[in-house]
Amino acid sequence: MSTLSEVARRAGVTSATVSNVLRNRGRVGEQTRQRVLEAVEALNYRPHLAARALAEGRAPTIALMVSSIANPFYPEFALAVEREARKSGHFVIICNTNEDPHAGRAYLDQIAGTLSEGVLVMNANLDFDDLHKTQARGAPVVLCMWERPDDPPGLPCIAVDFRLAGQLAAKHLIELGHRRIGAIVGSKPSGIHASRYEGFIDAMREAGLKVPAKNVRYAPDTIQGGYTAARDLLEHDANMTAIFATNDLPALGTMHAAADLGRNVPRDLSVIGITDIQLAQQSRPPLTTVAVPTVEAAELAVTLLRDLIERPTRKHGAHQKAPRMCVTSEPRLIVRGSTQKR
Amino acid sequence: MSTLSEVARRAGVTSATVSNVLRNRGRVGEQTRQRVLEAVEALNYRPHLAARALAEGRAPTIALMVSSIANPFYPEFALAVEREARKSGHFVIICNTNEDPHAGRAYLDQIAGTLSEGVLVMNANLDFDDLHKTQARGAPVVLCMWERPDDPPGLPCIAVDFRLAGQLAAKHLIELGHRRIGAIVGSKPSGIHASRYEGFIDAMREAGLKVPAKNVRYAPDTIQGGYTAARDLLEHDANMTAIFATNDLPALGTMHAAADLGRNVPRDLSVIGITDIQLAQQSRPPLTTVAVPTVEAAELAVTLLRDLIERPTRKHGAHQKAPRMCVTSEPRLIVRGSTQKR
DNA sequence: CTGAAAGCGCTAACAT
DNA sequence: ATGTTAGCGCTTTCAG
Repeated sequence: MSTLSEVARRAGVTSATVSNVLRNRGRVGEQTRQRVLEAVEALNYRPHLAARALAEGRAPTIALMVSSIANPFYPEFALAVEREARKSGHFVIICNTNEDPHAGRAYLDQIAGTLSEGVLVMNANLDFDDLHKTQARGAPVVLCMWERPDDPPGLPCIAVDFRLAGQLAAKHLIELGHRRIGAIVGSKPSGIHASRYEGFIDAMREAGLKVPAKNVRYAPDTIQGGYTAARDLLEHDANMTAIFATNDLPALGTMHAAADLGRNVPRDLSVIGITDIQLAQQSRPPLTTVAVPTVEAAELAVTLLRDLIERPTRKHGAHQKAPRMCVTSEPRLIVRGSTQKR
Repeated sequence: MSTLSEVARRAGVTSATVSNVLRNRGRVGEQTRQRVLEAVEALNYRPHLAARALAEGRAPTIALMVSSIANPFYPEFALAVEREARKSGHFVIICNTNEDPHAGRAYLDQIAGTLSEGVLVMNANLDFDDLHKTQARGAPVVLCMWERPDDPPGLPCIAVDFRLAGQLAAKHLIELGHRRIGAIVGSKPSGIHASRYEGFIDAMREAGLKVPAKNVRYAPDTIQGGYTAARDLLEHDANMTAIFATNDLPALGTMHAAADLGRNVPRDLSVIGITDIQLAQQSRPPLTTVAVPTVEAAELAVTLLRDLIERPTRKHGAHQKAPRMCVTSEPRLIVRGSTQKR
């Protein structure tokens, strides 16, 4: 690793000048400029980002906290985050909390504000206290997918109207003529998917339909979780004609369960999910789902974070404004092959 | 962000002492120690990792270059990398090259050796020249999944015997009684999957079987790619009873194609892949595949990289040893539901 | 056991 | 147009 001053010496100038040509700051004579560039080339010099970060008082990275990158939804999101982050020269550090608040805290303590300028939080099951502390230390935090635009979390966030997503899904099923509809909720009862379920209930009630508790299952947010829940549901009520899942993964599991039970989707059973992950297009039949603006959310999240980094909110001001919230465009129904008229 | 010296001042000591207690270096009196800890707590102090990195001349991160984190295989790998990296206090920066050597170079130029101590390369389609330059600059590079243990790439690497994987897959099909077997190769003809295909050919030849060119397709390494290729294959040879794909994703696509063509898997068509990604267990029927030791490869890769970081090879020594190569344990066949006797 | 001081590689005024 | 000079926050000898 050669350094700035080595380059400077070789070019017969001072390091300030080298810095200037490298960053196109200040005026530099064309010839010196050339000599510097040659020296850079000759020495295979690259600026030391950590040193630069220290000198500038900023960092070229942001952290993305997720519960586990192995959940197929997150990579899609992470990819979008990275794309957007690159625009401002930020690298992204992926932090897998594995749903463990302790691991999450460890990450925040180490990274936030030192290695990374800010942190994006995506369903990582973090302690809000830790998040506030992180903010207080000067590292902006933004929640990437807040599920309730009508109920701000007290932290900057990107909100997606997931209640609406639930409504849309239920309405679709109802319009198709389904009445006995089961629900699989991919979280604990008042967990992250609660508002999706509420939306579902809303639409059902509006149509004069009840959802008895025995038609609802809470399950892990995975294909396997959906599979188990769906089997359970289907075995308890052979007349159920449709199943709504709060996420695509359990919906996919539901299709498998149906297949194993000899029920054809969509003929015997309609299935709908939420999100529209890539896999949703690739199942047989392709999954009908309510698409959520993932990429948009990612871009907004990075943009908001950047903004917070640029214009730090005064931490101890008397008139602390409410944390900013951006709402994405609305979720929309994508009809594919897993639902049909009954 | 409070700093070391602020903490020092508050504790009535000097920053060297604070540094010592924080890192358990040097001897520190118990009482001073306590006072320092209190000050740290009171100020909500966290060490500035970039500053520390600069002072120590090392960095707390490693970079993982992948073509796109959205390919479902990579997140599994990335997760394992991260777990292992954490053990030595390294964070991982994900670099999506998007198969673009130019993007890859840009990443290497910026990150390697400054923000991150070393780089892990996973099928990122990088220029070997760039990789060598990176190394020369002092940032160790390791290739994470080299496909041919018998043909070292001239860079440190983790090798997986993918030729064997191809053989295992073919043998399984042959033992099941299949003779007319199609192949879908998930790369360009002499691309990354070549050795898997060679292994397949080997086993076929050994069994006295030919693979006419018309029974082979080169396709993108995706579900969709496999789907298209399989349809093509099946429509050209209605008597084909099995298809071997060099990767799970195209194998999954093959199953979809079969379904759409009214061919039952495994009754009418056996399908086998390579890798054993999580999705392989979750298809209907579950996919028979040759499992590759992903997690092991990830761990070895990080370990090797760490080693290279610790003990830098002299770059210009006369007796430059051949770059180190670690070979993982062997791939092994996992029989599930997508293959059967014919 | 603790303090003083130098320096990691770079940037950013301020001089010249 | 280029050089000088201070740091950024931390670690690390080396003294005391």
